[in-house]
Amino acid sequence: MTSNIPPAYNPKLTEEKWYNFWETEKLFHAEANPEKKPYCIVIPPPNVTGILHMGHALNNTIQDILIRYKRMKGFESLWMPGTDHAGIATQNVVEKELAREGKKRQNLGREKFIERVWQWKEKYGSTIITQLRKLGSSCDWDRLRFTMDEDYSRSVSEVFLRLYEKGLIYRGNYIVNWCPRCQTALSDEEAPHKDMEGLLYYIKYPFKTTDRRPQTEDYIVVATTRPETMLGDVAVAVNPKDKRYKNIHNETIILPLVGRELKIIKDAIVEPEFGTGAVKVTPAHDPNDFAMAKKHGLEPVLVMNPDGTMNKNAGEYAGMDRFEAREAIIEDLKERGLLVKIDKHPYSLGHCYRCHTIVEPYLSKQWFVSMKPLAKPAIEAVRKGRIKFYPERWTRVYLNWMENIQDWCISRQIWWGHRLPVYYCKNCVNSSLRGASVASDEAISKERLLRSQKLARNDEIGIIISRVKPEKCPDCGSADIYQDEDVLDTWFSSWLWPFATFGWPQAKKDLKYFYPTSALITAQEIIFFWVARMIMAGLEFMKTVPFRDVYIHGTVRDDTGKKMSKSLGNIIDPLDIINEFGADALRFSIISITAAGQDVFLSRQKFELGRNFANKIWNASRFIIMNLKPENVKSDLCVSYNSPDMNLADKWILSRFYQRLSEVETALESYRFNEAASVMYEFFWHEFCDWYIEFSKPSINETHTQIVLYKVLEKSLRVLHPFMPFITEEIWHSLLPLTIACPPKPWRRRDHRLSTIMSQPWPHVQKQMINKKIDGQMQVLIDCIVAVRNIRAAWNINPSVRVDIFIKAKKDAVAVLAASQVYIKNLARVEGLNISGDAKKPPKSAAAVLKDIEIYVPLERYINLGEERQRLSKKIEEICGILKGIDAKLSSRDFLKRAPKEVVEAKRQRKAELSDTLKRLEENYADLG
RNA sequence: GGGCAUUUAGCUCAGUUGGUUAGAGCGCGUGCCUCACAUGCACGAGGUCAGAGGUUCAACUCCUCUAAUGCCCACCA
Repeated sequence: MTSNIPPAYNPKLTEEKWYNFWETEKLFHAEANPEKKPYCIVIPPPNVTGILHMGHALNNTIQDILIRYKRMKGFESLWMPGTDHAGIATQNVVEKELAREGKKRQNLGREKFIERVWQWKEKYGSTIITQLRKLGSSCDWDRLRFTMDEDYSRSVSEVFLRLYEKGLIYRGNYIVNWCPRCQTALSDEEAPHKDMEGLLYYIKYPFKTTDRRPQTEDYIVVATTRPETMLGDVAVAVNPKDKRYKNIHNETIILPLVGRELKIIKDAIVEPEFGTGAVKVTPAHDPNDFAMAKKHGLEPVLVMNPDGTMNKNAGEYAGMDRFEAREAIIEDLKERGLLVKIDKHPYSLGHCYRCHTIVEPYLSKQWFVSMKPLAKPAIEAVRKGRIKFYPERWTRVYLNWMENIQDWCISRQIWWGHRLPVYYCKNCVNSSLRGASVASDEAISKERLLRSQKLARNDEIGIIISRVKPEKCPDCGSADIYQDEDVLDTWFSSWLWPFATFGWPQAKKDLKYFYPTSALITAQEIIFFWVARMIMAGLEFMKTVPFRDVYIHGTVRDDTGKKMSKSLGNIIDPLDIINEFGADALRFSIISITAAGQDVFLSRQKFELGRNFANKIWNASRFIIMNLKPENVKSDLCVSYNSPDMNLADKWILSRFYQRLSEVETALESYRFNEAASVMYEFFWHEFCDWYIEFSKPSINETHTQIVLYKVLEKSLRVLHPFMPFITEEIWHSLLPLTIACPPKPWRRRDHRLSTIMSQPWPHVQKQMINKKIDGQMQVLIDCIVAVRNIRAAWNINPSVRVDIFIKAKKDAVAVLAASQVYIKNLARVEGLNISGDAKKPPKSAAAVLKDIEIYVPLERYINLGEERQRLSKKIEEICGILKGIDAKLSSRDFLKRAPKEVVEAKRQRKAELSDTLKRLEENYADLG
């Protein structure tokens, strides 16, 4: 079976096969197991609308590496998978689908629409889950969760209830970020600001009467970036300290175009430096103005509809889109001579994170969570180090946001999502609303809510918070009860992910075992949305942190540094890459080029790195498998290690392997994945393949060589498995029949340890085999071979030509080289090899001078003495340069006095060595005449 | 307005606690289809570590400032 291994690795023949095998054998499944320690990662649940992009590829590769590593390390390793219902995003997708049929969701009605979304979810919602499998993700699919699962939804209502009872949830009229396209409120995080090139309009607001004022003007000029909102102005504000306006008291202004009379108010919030120092006050469309109006007892005037068109308060502009109205208003103001000027004004505007529409600050009645009380313990937890961020710098970002946290608007005016567990008694609501001013009433209710838990319940008459729909109103007994129309922010369910996925609030055994989870792997964009809120929720409802470590990886960009996005057309599709290069190549490449926490710049070409490495592994394995004889490789490595047959190369590669293994572990434990990957790359390719396998060839049939080839390959595969699960599994199965006298029936379920690499233990570092002396001796041999190759290359000697060489070496080196003659002959293509303590340089030969060694290669037919002189003089120069540097140090009295003794001693020794080398080089040089 | 990150070979980037000659991949040059691998092998060229100060016996590494680029945050009418 071994001889027909193809000479190039073909991922297509292995990936699906092994993934299916792992999955059907339930090798990803984890369960509470008191005999093992838990290791758990909850996946950042991708949106059901999601399709795999490179960000996911990076994120999930990292998680899979950790999960597989810990699993092999003997942990009960659970990767909890799932998807997020992604309220607005999913609703948008389905609405688009409806639009293609010429329908709107309103035509269907809420119930039918929701049904339609569920259908869509059933059909397309697991696309990304399928794609994650192609990556090799070893998620426990039996536990797949969805944020709208029944029990998950129960957790969400439970949380709402508990927070409400604690007085941390309130309803009120406030300025929120309103997306006129999605027609819903958004949280601050959902409306990221973008810098824009805007305009600042200066508009004259005439005074009603002009007689009693000292100024000559009969108007006041205000500056605004959103002229259309002036229709909702209720006052003009100036700073009380502003001298320009100190004589203005209680004057009345006529709002242009509208004719409404406005007061001038004085408020310190107004920045005298900005614009004219006079600001129009539009409480229904600006948070500052809203606050100011409340302070001065002014009623807001809303001038827009939820869809961003002007409403009936806008008079003749009613029905126009907000930006259309802006143009019209400017035209009209111009006509009336009320437009003073228009300045360019860069500013930043919130944009809907789902549809990128400019959000409108908009007064509306929404539900909020008071965040300060939740933030407090979450700040503590990070400050005290109970949660650690990697890289550490994100700690500050997190703390800064937490310390300035704002209340969270959680109600959304969409249909797809968790309905608020809020019910209203029509009877009570109607009676309580009579005659009340909405704005002030709500403002008071917040205060009261916060003051006392008991008051909170009765605060708003007619509101019932309940897990299930109440039959009757507890106050008036009426059965005329309806549920709040709104749904909750998607993140109001995702923030429960680390425990709601385990069935909280039931105290299930898995929850106890796996919570707190071990690590969270995510991207920087999501720290506020998700990470911070999970920490708050975990502390609030579980009383402990939801995870110990947070690893923040970089953002995936194209090779010019732009974010990958569909609209930019610079997407590299992971599935394309998997198709062309293989999943292992994708995984290894992306992990190799991602320095801890730095952004990743990708291009198609970069995936060749992983593909080539996979191919290298494949071919090295192919070579070994082709040559292995099962009877040779049964013995224990530790026993064989002490056999006299074990030679320098054998011991060296083992020393290197265990050294590298410990480096990989250190790197993985500190989330330095690229380092772990490159350590293995360097080891496997350059130490194992380039040197050891080449060394092994002359003695390929000897037992010691076979054992070492096999053991190092087999262990390397295990270490590489978390990074490249497919190819390592495939090779593992080719290796199996050679090593087990009686191979098990292929992949017997009970005996995973034998049948699959992913259930193998991670290799232990055998410290006793890490041997610096062996490493040093091997270095002499390697240097020697390189030196000969060097000479051959310099004189252009065809590889088919074997040369004779003479080595003059000091005693220790003679012993090492003499024992390794076969290697020198093989790897440097040497015919006659003479090693001695006093070899004489033959005439017309090239020379190499190393520490303790000189090498002479007689080259009558090739050599040109003049060029050889040049070659040597270059080396002489190089060494002189270094010596000069060392001399400068050693002649510095301060250095000798202050530097540690070891450092001084090392310099001295180095100087002695180099001087010796230099002397011998010069002799050789002189010899050339 | 605050904050963060980046600046090292032609390109893309590593470089943990300051201490021999600063590394890799790609690209480039030369020679090789050497019986595992041309997705390969061997050898090589290429860097005053953004700039200026400072700390230190010693700075790519620590501190200050400057410049360029990118990102995040903020109630900039």
